[in-house]
Amino acid sequence: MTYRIVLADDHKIIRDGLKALLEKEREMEIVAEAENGRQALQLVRKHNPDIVIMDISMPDLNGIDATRQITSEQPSVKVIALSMHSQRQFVDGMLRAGVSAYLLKDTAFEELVKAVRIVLSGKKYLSPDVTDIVFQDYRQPPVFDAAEQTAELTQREREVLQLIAEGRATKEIASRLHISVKTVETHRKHIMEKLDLHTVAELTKYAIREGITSLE
Amino acid sequence: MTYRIVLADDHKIIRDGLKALLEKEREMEIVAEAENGRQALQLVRKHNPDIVIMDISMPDLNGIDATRQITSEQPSVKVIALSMHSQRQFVDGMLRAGVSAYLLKDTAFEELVKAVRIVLSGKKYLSPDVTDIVFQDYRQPPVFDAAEQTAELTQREREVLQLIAEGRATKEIASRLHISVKTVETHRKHIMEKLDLHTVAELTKYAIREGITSLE
DNA sequence: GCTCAAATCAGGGTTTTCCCGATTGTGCCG
DNA sequence: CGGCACAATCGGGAAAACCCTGATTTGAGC
Repeated sequence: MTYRIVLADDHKIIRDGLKALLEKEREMEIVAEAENGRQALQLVRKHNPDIVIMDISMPDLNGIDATRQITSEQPSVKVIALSMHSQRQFVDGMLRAGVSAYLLKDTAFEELVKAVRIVLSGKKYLSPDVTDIVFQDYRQPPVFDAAEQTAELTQREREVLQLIAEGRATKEIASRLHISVKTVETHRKHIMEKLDLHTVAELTKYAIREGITSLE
Repeated sequence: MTYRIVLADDHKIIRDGLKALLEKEREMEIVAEAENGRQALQLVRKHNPDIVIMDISMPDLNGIDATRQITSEQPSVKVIALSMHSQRQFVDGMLRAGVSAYLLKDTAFEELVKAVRIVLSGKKYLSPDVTDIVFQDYRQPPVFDAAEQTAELTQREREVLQLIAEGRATKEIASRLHISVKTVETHRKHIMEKLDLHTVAELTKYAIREGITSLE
């Protein structure tokens, strides 16, 4: 009895590597490889595999949207997310899309094998590194579905974040918003706590990703 | 006679995969694995390998700057760039840094093997997909603006900039580079003067645009 | 040998950030 | 209604970062 696996990642050399590793395991068989989400969808329909190993960032159709369609069409197919990103938005998106496991590319191959077996036994698996994020997520207000991911921050906090990410000094932000420097500091502190980011550099990157500021 | 290889990529599972593939080739031996550029540098000094397979986007010290130091310290060590990006800035940066080959992760593993052999015979190798970019690059005016702007910064300054843009505290940068806080401050000051930028947020955006750090 | 740039560091004053608070208003819920 | 959470505001004091003015060393280039 072998497990039939579809592999979806837009980089061929990475697929080659994973394939070489997986095929060392006797009971695992790669039945198809996809280089984007749309192709993954087609191949899953065609081969009806036990497992899909799915990258997130892929052209044409991304891993999250591909997963959503797969799990709704064929709930028996288990999807394992294999991603470079530990950001909440990705983890969150993938969990909502119905993955059975979420692994980071940082992890060792042995973890992937472990995840495959656990998932096939009907259970879920999370990379230790992403577990934190999930807990963090569910301890806080249930983050209304499609509502807003940035909604975690208050209006005022987003204003302050934008100004920070635009390179304004704290003092300048204060005078611009007609509040004291102390208040701006408090807002910044709250933002950092909520996002679990601790420097202006990280805040800036977050703001860019969220479209709160541009790369100018 | 075996070729001794150092593998540098920040994702363990990808290293695992490449290692599995490379070790199928009898004459190739992975002597060390690095998860960032700085570690790669150390391991190259220690093991003096024939080949380094180098990812570009890595934390702490990126692949371009790591390559620059390796090729200047030990010209006999051949570096093969293995990157997700076909953007000109990366190809360009790596070629200037002295790589012997540039491959995309899109390519098949066989190409990597081919590249290794070609490089060891003293020649250069480019992924077909990136060849275009190189031609494009040299057909156009020697790119005064873009190329020169990054060239304004010294090697050390770029290292410091990367760490700043990754959100490291000054103190942390100092200890990581084994220099004093004062020196880091001086570097930062020089960077800001040269680029006419005055906040960490602006430095971060600059570093992202220049590919010195990623949006992670 | 001279020069210049890169890399390193120090002293000392100024500014900002960080870590502990606290207060006020508002909306919500039992 | 009375609590309760939370947004928005602000302070004091310690720690860290920032700024300015130097200085030394090393190596490349002329």
